[in-house]
This record gives sequence, C-alpha cells and structure tokens, in this order.
Amino acid sequence: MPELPEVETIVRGLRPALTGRRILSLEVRRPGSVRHGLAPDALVRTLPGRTILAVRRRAKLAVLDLDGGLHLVFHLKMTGRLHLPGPEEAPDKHTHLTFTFEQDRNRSQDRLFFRDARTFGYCAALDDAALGVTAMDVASQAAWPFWRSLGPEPLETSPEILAARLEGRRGRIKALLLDQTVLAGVGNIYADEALFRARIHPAAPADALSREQREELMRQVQAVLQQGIDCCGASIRDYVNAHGDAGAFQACFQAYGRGGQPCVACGQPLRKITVAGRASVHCPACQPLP
DNA sequence: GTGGCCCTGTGA
DNA sequence: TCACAGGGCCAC
Repeated sequence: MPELPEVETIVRGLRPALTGRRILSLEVRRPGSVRHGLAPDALVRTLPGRTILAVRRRAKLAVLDLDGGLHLVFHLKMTGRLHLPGPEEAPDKHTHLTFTFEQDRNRSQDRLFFRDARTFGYCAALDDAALGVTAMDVASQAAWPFWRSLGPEPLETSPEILAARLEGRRGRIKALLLDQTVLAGVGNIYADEALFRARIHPAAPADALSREQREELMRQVQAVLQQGIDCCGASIRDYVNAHGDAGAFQACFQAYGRGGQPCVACGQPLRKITVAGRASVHCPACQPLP
C-alpha cells in the first residue's frame, strides 16, 4: 500500500532519528525478509559499527545509505512498516528485523523495527555497484535489475518528458501508470486519482490519447503525489508513518475506493472495474473511453 | 499483453 | 467462511 507519498513521509520521519547513527546490531527474526543482496547471516556480521550516512527514497523504496558503500533498501509492498519503537515496545510476531543503534544523548529512539504482516516486503543489502551509484555501475552487470529498471521520479521530471514515455505504447493507460519502468512510485490509489482528475478512462489505450491528454495526465499525477505528500500519505488499512501516525490523504479521495458513490463532479455513481488485474474506480460520464 | 502466485488481516 | 486487498514476478 505505501506508494511514493507514503514512503516519502516515512523517510522524512526516519531521517532526523537515524542520520549519523552507528548500528550496534541487527536481529533477523525472519530470514525470508532479507532478499536480493547479502544473505541474512552475512548482513548480521557486516552491519555492526556501520554508520547511516543518509535516509532517502527512490520510487516506493526507502534507502539507508551506510558507510563502506553499503545500502539497505526496503520495499514495504502492501503491509510493510518501518517504525521507531518506544523504549518499552517489544517486537511482535510480525516484526521481522530489529536494528539497534548506539545510544545518542540527543535522540531517544535507539531501535528501528521492520514489520510486515503479509511478508511481501523485504530488506535488501546492496553495494554501490548494485545500486548504480556511478554511471559505470549503471551499465555494469552488477546492477540490481529491479533497481536499474526503475523509470524516472515523477516529481523530478517534467510532465512533457513523462508524457513522452507513453508515446507509441499500446497498453491501457492505467497499466502504464502502474508500470514502474515507465515512471516510478505510482500505485493503485494515485493512479485512480490522477486518471479521475485528468478525466481519462483507466482502460483507454495510451495511443488513443492526444499529446495534450497525456501531458495533462502527468500534471495530475504530479499534483496528486504532491498533495499526498502534503497530507503525509493516505492511511487505509495498514499505513502509518515512522512514528505510528496516520496520514490524511484518504479524506481527499475522489475515485479510489469510491465505487458506487456519486462522482464529486457530476453526481453519477462511480463504476468499479478491473484493469490490469487491479480494482479501478472511474466515472463513466466524466472519464469516457476515447 | 493477462492471470496466478506469494501472504494474512479484515470485513461482509 | 470467504472474497478481497495488491507490487512484482513468472509462466502462459
């Protein structure tokens, strides 16, 4: 569930608590939650003594940059959480990784929990080459394929350039918005919201849209992502930030999860269909098929 | 391009 | 009790 705005909110919450901290230890309570990079036992051996240099986001991934050219990449998928527990808080059955930091007189939290009820999420420990820190790394075979395949950041790319990535694509527009190689960070919520605001049917073939429509769609993608960040994310079901607080963007939903309810623009009931295997809510009147 | 799979908590 | 939620991956 955490999409770009939710991961951005989590990262912003973690940054002041974690930047500059030295790792004391890692406890791996569920080895399957460590994937793609170093094996769990190697990670447990190599982490103590390393310092967190930066906390950042790429697409829907949260990244801790460590000294020595190591990076911890977290994919939260649907139910993953990165959370700073209180001093008395014990790991529960869904807490798969617990990081402990050296005490810091200025900062009260000295642990980080990775929790994930549905275990789709993971932590990957990868080196500079795997993340393509230099241009040479990007071209090298050592690059982590998933990372290398990620498209541009939608909030750091112009709508025109984003729209140009749809050119000549025959797929349904919603499937392309969800395709992380086209643009990185949009999930089901923000795809439905952007399509509604751009008045484009989710099942419209991308090549049936005009250039103006594609650019307007990308402007709306940027607008809903920015609004999501400004609201500290959308909380439905599981999502909370690093401190356990809910977001507020769910109150701004105009399409997502509103099937059967009246369209905020025209009052007609919104329709729920399946596109690209995902529940998709749209207004048949405002978002006609081209 | 589509659909099944992974997995478990939630709500009808 | 069971359908449903869905990101990424894989086989079709």
